[in-house]
Amino acid sequence: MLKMIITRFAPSPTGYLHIGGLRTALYSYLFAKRYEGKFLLRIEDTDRSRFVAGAEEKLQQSLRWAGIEWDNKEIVRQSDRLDIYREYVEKLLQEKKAYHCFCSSDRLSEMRKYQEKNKQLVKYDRTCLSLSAEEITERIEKGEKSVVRFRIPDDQENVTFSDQIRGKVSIHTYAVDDQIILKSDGFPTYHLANVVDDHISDVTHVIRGEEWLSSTPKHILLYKAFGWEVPLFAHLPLLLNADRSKLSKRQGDVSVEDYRERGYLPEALINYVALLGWNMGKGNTQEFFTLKELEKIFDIQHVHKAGAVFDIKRLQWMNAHYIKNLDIDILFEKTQEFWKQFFEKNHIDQEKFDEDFLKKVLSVEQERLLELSEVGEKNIFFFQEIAVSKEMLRWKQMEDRDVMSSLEKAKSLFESIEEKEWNQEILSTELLSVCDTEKKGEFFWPVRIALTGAQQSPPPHQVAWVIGKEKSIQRIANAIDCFK
RNA sequence: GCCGCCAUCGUCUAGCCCGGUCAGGACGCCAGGUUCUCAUCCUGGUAACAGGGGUUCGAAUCCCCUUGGCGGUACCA
Repeated sequence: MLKMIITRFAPSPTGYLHIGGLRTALYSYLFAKRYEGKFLLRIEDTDRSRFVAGAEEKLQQSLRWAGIEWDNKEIVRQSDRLDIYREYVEKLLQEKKAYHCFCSSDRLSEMRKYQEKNKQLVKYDRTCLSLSAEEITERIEKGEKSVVRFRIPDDQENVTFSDQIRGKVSIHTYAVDDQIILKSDGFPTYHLANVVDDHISDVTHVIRGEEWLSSTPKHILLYKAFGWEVPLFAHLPLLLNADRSKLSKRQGDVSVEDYRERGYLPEALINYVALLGWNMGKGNTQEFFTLKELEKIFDIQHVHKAGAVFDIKRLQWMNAHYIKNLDIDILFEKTQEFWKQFFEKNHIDQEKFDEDFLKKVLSVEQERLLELSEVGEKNIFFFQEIAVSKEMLRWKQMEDRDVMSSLEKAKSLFESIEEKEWNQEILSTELLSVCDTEKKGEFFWPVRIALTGAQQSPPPHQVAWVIGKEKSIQRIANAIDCFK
């Protein structure tokens, strides 16, 4: 019987969930789901200087918003488990697989400077490895600060492992530094904590960003030093800015929260991010996937090796697609916070507009929205008065009297339609029936401008339908006044 | 500097492992159609195997070198 697959996502609570972090979490989650395994969430808070209060909650919210649920009820926080790490460090110390180091950061940086200048490998020179047991005890008792370093074994030439994405990766042990595993403040470093925790939680597949590839030998050597089974590794390619540098805040929004606030649907973000570096392969050209679908078909074999540029245009296209296919009631629900923002920004009393009206606006705007935050398009449905001028109302080289005639025609048409027949279909056919088919522009343009005051807007029958008979007539009348 | 990873249209990518189709799809862009405008939608077009050597009848695909990009090189993760 095969072992159950267990993956994990282990972010640091130093800010918001980065879009790259979302992808790492997503792939780990999907991989576990695909093979009916477990996906765990762990908080790596061993760096007290970078700790941000409230960041963990934001992380959890963003993950949940995206639909990524973890299977562990209790979330492991490394800061709660200092005793455990110390115990394991002690074990390594006793077996002489780790050693105390008293070197100051000044001496260390001098050493590095010298090594680099001489084109040498930059790594700890093991000065403290030769310290006698008595001296170490004495210095510690004197209260001297020290760290614990992992001693890279000298009896192996290479550390070779098979990365699930990259294949065989091999690194010489002489290039691997004696990594600090316990800091002088008593906290473990990532290297130690991550190995210990993954072992304790029986993690079978470590899926993480490519930035960890070079330190993987340290981790493997640690597993071996403890006599533990080494998990399988999969290093994901990085997400990049348009200039192919590592995706950063400098060049646009990078947090999941940013995209949520801008009105991106979680299903669109997930769909887009899933395809950034993964595809079904075998000539399959499917573009749209739900989370549930991905849970059934995701595989690690088809994860790309090269970094992927985060292209907002493609995300927008995908978001628009999902918006277009939303049921109007659900769309309305999802746009609540954006309506609120819209009304506040434009100093409009939201109470004046009921749910039915807002839904009408949405049904017209739905296929035009790229982001939900664009809701309330150009304000055309909410202004009490709209400003128009002769110039705006004129279509190409039209004469004033022709503009007037178009407007008059529309006005009397609107007046002739009964309230109960005021719907899109009737408005559309009636409007079409009163205009000269050869000169549609000369009729529709002035009418649309009169109704919207905007060069670009939804068609007049839709606008008229939304704002209603009374207001439509009033707006047309206002436009006619321009010519008096 | 040193160590490592990577390399197909502008972007996301299929094809590579098991050499042999005009190198396929999508976004973007351009053009045409639908439309009063814009957007949507439909149709078409544009555009790539980083370079150089091999191996082979034949190389995007296998091998080597070069170049370029990226990551690591912390008492950060």
